Formats: sequence, structure tokens, C-alpha cells
Amino acid sequence: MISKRAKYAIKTILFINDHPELAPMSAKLISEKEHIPYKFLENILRDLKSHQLVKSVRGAEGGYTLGKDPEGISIAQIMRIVDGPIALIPCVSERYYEPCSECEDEETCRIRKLFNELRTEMLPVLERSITTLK
Amino acid sequence: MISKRAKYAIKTILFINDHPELAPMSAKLISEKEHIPYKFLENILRDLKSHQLVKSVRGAEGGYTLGKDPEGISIAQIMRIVDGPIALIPCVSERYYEPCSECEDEETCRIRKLFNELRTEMLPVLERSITTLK
DNA sequence: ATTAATCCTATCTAATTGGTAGGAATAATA
DNA sequence: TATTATTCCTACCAATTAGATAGGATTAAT
Repeated sequence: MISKRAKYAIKTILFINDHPELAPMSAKLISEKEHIPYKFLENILRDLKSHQLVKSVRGAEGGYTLGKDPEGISIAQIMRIVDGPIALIPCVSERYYEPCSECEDEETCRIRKLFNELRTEMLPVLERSITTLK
Repeated sequence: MISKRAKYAIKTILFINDHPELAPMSAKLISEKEHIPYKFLENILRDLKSHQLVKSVRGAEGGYTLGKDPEGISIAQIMRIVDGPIALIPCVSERYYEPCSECEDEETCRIRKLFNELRTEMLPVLERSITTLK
């Protein structure tokens, strides 16, 4: 299961992308329209900003805009920022790899092999640009 | 990420299936060979038993055997028992469905659509019989 | 000066994860 | 029959994570 944080982050990015006419978009508005607790949303936005997924404008009339071309933003990117690995076990994660403490031989581990295959199936779905979501 | 509980459960089922000559298999042996904390393993086995994935024989020389034909056991089954849903958001889970509290319209939700597609890609991998794992 | 924003640090509560403790019940076998 | 090896059961516990909330400093438009 992904966290609420991740779901909120995805909603936020989609909402900003859907409403270019309201740029820069205030956290208050996002919070109200997407039913995300305001202070929690602030945290999430800070996280997204530190990873360049959004940019901010300070002061009155300020708010957030996407940090890069929406074509280049995927759900996978957002998930990795807020939840960490996409893979379901750490020993098959590319970016967050960690060996399993009790595993005897990673090369022949059937569990690892299966979850590696699983990750391979998952990635293309999650790495599509957010602009392709309908 | 799946829990350690789930990984231990999978290892346990595979180990029992791999060693029919040691049936019934004691928790002590599984614990030692697969490096799973004994008391924790007991919990997991109880859980697997209550879902008919293993059967037990009590007393000295007792232990555990598979609760059904290994052809009929999948990683998905084990994961559902110990971790719950396979789907990454509750609103696309078949067996553990729950609506998203903040969602306005499930039918048109793009996030839901994507994660539903994701689940559809994941299931065939996880629902293969454990006997096919190499 | 006021107001509406972002930014920052810190704190809090509840649930979950990963595990442990202690012992009762059962059955093989010496 | 006593011992031993096992499953079975209830309860507890510590650390971490999830999901926020609090309070205020900073910035900029009006």
C-alpha cells in the first residue's frame, strides 16, 4: 500500500498541472479542493520542492508551480520521493537497494527472482508521464 | 514494501515444500535453517494454519506440512494472509476494498485508474503456483 | 501597515512492525 | 509413568512510521 502522503502528493501534482490558469497555486487552495490537511500538505510540498518537482513563489499571491515539464513527471518519481522504493523487497530495488539480512544466496533466491520480475512489470505503468493519465 | 512477516511466511512455505522427506517439519528446524526468530515464526505459522496453508501435528515428532496441494498455493495467497491487499491503494483492491476518504468520484479518478492497471499487471506474477518458481 | 503566502523546527498521537515471555496442552518414547 | 519435544495460546513490549498539528519567522503584494 502507498501512504496517504504519496496519494496526496500525486493529487497535488495533478491538480497543479490541471489548472495552469491558477498559477502559482496556493497550498490553501490545493488543501481545500483536494481535501488534504493544510499543514500536512505544506510538509509534502516542501518535500516535492526539495526534489524539484515543484517551484514556489513566496509572499502574498505566491504559491506553487510544477518544477519541470509535466511530460517529464511520472507517478513513479512522486512515489520515490515520498514513499521510497517502488520494488516490494529491498534486494531488487535499483535506487534503494539493501540486502536481505537472512538471505543466503541472492543469486539463486527464488523470492528475489519473483519480486524482480514483479518490479519489471510494475515500472512501465508507474513511469508513464502524468500527461498520459486519463 | 512487503513486511518481514510476509517474507518469512513465503520462505517457510517454500522450505516445507522443498523438503517433503522431513515432514512434518518442526518450527525449530525452519527457524534455524531459514534464520527466522523462533517465537515470531510460531505466530506466522499460526496465521498460515488458520488459513489452511499449513496443517500441524502436535506433540513430540510433530510439526507442519502444507495444508493443500502446492500447485494450488501462490505467493499472492501468502501475502494476502499476512500483509493484506496486493493492490497499492485500497479503492482498487478486490478483497480488501475501501473507498478513499477524500476521493470525489471514484469512476473518473485517474489515480484509481492507474493503480487498477498496476494491480492487473501485478497479479499474474504473484498468482503463479509456488511450484513454478525456479 | 496589513494581509496572504511560503518556510522552518518541533512536537504529538495512534497504529504498525517485529519480536519476546511464559506457560498450557499434546503426544512420542524411554 | 516420567521425560522430552513439540504445537498452541494469550499477552506484552520497544522501536519505528504514519499522519498529522503548533507556532512562528520570513517574504512580498497591496
